[in-house]
Amino acid sequence: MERTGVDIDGADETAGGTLVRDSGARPVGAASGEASKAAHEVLAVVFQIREGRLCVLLWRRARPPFEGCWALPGGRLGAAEGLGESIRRQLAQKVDVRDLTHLEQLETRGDPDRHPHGRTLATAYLGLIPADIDPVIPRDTRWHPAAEPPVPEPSAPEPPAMAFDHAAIVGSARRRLRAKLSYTNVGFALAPPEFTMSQLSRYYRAALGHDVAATNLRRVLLRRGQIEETGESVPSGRSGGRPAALFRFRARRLEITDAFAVLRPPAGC
Amino acid sequence: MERTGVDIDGADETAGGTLVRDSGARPVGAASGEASKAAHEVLAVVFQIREGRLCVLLWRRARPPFEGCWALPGGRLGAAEGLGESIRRQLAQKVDVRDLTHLEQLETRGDPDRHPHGRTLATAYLGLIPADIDPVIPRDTRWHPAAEPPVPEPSAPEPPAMAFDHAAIVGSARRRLRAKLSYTNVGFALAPPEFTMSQLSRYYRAALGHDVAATNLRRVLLRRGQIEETGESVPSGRSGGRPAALFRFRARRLEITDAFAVLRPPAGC
DNA sequence: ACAAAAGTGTTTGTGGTACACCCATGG
DNA sequence: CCATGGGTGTACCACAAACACTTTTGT
Repeated sequence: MERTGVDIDGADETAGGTLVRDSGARPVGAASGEASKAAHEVLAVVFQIREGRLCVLLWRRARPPFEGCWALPGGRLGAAEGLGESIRRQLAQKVDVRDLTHLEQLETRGDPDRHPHGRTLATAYLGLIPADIDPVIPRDTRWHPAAEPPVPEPSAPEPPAMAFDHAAIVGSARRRLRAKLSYTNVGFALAPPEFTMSQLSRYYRAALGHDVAATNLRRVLLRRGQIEETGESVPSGRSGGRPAALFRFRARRLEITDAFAVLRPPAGC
Repeated sequence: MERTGVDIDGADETAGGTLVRDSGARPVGAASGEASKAAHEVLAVVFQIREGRLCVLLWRRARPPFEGCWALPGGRLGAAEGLGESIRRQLAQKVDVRDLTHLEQLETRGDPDRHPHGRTLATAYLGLIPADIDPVIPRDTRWHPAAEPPVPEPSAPEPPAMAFDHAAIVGSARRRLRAKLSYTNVGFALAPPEFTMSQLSRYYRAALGHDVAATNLRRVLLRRGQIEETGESVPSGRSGGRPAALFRFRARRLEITDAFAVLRPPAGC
């Protein structure tokens, strides 16, 4: 969490605004605001580790605004849908929803001019897919490396840039994933059901962006009770080497495994 | 994160939903959803430490729904307002906005029937106020201890319960604050500009819900560079004792001071 | 002198990285 | 028997909690 990469959320705004003082009963929406209804969309940053790299699922917009740009999957919130429900429904059009091993709310963006065609709020989710599957995706969608300059490859004719504020949202998602990898068991959502430690360390490397020693990763995750041996092992490759033991995550739901590193309650409690 | 008290966000939803497959261009909001506009409100969980307890600012609803219940301050999002901008404006009606030392987005709730009078999404913020001030608040608002059973005191005629899903939101806010106290410098937002270590440890105790030894807190925060001595000290009280040194937070903006406790990048990088 | 509160020094323990070494297999 | 990759053992280190002890004040 929060750790590096731990999200700072919308903490970048500073004071400003006037002091209005009224008192007494006030119906839920009063004040200077013209009580308005706004369009609301739900987006998802779906990550998967592919070929050793953390990738995001994006689709290419076929019409303005941002025609030809890459955008996060998602769409308008239905009239009677919950937010999580909505993003699951919408992703079913892009990815088989059964493959989503984890989904959590990320942030909501409400900048009045984030959408050129009128006020639109967007609630973004972070979704994860295990590395071993290759879901069928529509022709206009593609997996993009989520590397630092999120998508825009300069001069290349192919990917012009990302639409709306979606690049920033991908950034939040990466930070969130990175943070949670260090104090929760989210790894389960990136890895296949069974894996060797060197495979797992490659997934971690891809998601964290830096080297992860398989040997230490093993001990850390074992000590925390995140993973366990299946008892089986895979035969060594053509080039020899000791056969690798297979592991699995003990839980397949998000758990916090490294609660307070500091300021923890006194021992006798 | 974190750690206990670290937020699990909306991770409690599991798969379900059908597999729809269409491809080709699709305008931002297509699919089964009837593209609708929904009311959107912005709420704030404003915490302050008062008399050694973590308290939330609540106001009492004067009319249905939830007449007589306690609710979070906030209201409808204005037509041309950003989310953060809106909550700042709305809080200006309850608390002098200059006193808010920290504000961050918490979560967005969109359960279709969270509001009996029609679909209403709510984006909640976490706001903090330093312990040394006592802002003027309207007659219908009050500071409530944010203790475990958030507000509802059984049998007492006074506070019946909390309106809507606000009790759950207060819970999220407490977990978030608690988590961030252990890996960021949020303490600055709860403490007055200058403080002694035993005062600060009382603030931490109130926010975390468990004892915090002043002696260790001092070392931890000094090592992390969060606080520094002002050079001054306060005279001891009537009962004697060594005069306490005054400290201040070195930064008054949120910073992550305890990035990755684990899985940190290899030393040479 | 004594009590009270603040502050320091020291011990102990834990959890994590780094690194050398041992193990099992294929050629 | 050697190269290759997996697995273990161990040294080291940073950080933090616990607690005894010292310092500085008021009465």
